Amino acid sequence: MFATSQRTHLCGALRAADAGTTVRIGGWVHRSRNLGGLVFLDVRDREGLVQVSFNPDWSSAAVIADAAGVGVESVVIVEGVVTPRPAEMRNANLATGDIEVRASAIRVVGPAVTPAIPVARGKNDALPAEDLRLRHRYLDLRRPELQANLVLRHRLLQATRRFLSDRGFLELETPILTKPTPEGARDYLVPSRVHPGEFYALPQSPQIYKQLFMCCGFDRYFQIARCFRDEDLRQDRQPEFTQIDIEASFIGRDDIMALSEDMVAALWREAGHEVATPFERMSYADAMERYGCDRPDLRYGLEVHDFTGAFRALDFGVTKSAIEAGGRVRGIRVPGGAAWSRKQVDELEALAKSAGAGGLLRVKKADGKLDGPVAKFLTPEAESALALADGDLALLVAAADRISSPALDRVRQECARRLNLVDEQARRFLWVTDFPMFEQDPATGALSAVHHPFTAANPEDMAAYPDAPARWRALAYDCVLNGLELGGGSIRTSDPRVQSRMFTLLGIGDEADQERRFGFLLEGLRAGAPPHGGIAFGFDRISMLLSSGTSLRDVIAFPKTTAARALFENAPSTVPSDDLRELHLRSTVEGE
RNA sequence: GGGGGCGUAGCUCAGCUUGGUUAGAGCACUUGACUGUCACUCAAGAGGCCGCGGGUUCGAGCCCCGUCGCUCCCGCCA
Repeated sequence: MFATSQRTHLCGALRAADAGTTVRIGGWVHRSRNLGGLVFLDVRDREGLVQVSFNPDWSSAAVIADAAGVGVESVVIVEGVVTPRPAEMRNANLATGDIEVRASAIRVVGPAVTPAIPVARGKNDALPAEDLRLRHRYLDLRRPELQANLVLRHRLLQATRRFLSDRGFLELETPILTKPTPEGARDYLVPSRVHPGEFYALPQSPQIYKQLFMCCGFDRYFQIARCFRDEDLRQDRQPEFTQIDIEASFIGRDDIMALSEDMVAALWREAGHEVATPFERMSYADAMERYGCDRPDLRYGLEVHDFTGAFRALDFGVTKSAIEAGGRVRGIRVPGGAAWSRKQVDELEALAKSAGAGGLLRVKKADGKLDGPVAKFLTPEAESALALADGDLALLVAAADRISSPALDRVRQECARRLNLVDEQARRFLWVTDFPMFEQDPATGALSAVHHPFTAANPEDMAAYPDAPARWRALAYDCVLNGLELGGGSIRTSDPRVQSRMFTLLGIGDEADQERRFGFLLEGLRAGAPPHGGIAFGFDRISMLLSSGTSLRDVIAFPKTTAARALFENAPSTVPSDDLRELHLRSTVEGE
């Protein structure tokens, strides 16, 4: 399949079965070993590497001299005979280690300058600094690890297309030059040359377009969509990223979740893992109550418990004032935590504080007695509620839930890490459902959408609390694996009047304003919209997880730095002022 | 927008605590030796704006201020 007019085989594909075959291979010199009159080259291509040996018994003096002079990372075309290695010379660490290519000819077709960063590395060699790897990406991407990542990424893309296409989903494309959206993240803007002072935006997601496809009757849509958000970056966040974007008509939550489970299972199978379906489900309220987090890692316990009832009677300032202010006393029991030093627990408290808590209350049980600042205030009821076994440590936060939940989430994760409770092999998929529809600004009372403004509210909630939208739950769902969000979606509002009301609740009350910003969606809905909904999965993150990687940058061929800079091609960059003038732009940067 | 870490040879790092000879090591590179290696080995050599700018000092890789780059985190990311 890879044979061409210039080569017969891939280097990494040669095996003992090929013994005796005369081959011509092309590849990069991975490493060379010159023993004086006897030269070995490891020649690498995308399939792997093979040892090519040069020896006076089968190579001319000129060929040996050429082999001895070639630098690493140069491209060579080698002709020779695949030959089994004597038993003592086999290399079990190499897929091609049972054979070698005995070279009769070599041609250096792409001599290489000395590489700026090494491609071949020893077992314990550290990777070069990330900015150098990005600046010299043409070398970094030669590394077998990164090649394997991108090959897997390709297979996952194909598996996605196959799976969805087989289920009747149409791969439909949407514009990259779109309309700026006032909601959500900051847009990347593109100036219009022909319309002075006007701008396109790059899509944050194809959300509205895919809903319009449903209004058009395409019924099932998917796209492997590039999305753009101009926000500050993180290790797991790139300014442009890829989503598996899905939308379907005449469906409900369970349809989308079942479809997603099958797709996730298909992707994991592509990477060699079996995944059991259906996934567990948990309401947002439960997740927050038991884990303090809307995407809990279920690989370990350390669940959060409510001790408010047992602490209510305590004459202890911290808990008393928190309870009187309407807060609760919640916390986790840490088996073996009583052995931790004061300093170690102080570190946990610092974590809790960095998440917004005022402090972390500690009670430990060692040698049968309780210890800690609150210990002597504990009533027998409180003691039995805490239910500490010997060696246990309770870590409590007395505050409103919106304070204690994130704090306990951080503390819980750190305790699990310390106690080595995380089973790295385990895969705990989970659906988190029934998210709240709105988030309320504690200061102003203003509502904002938790998912996005097109999400449908639970109709029972709308009927039960027509005047309390803050109590409505959304028909939204997130797919979570081991504490990481893989994707999320919702059933959409398909009634234009309801959609208009949602905009009003979100502070976009003016009808003209609504039409100006979202008119093209509202028009589509008014023209007759089926019930519809969908989901989007973060494809880069899925690729990363299935490559066992920890950085998105290792599954993206040409990623940006955390300063949103492309070090390889050196973007962004300034442009000649004539180009700006043509776009009706003028720089406000000093000195320009 | 804010905070932490890092920046010394092509690469990975030491040196900085306590300022003071000619700034070191491993890998890579160059040259030489070596006929079965596979991170070959051995010998020799070359290679430095100590990120950049300013300050303190008789003297700064080292101390101080600023700045730039990378990175991690908070805000932000419907």
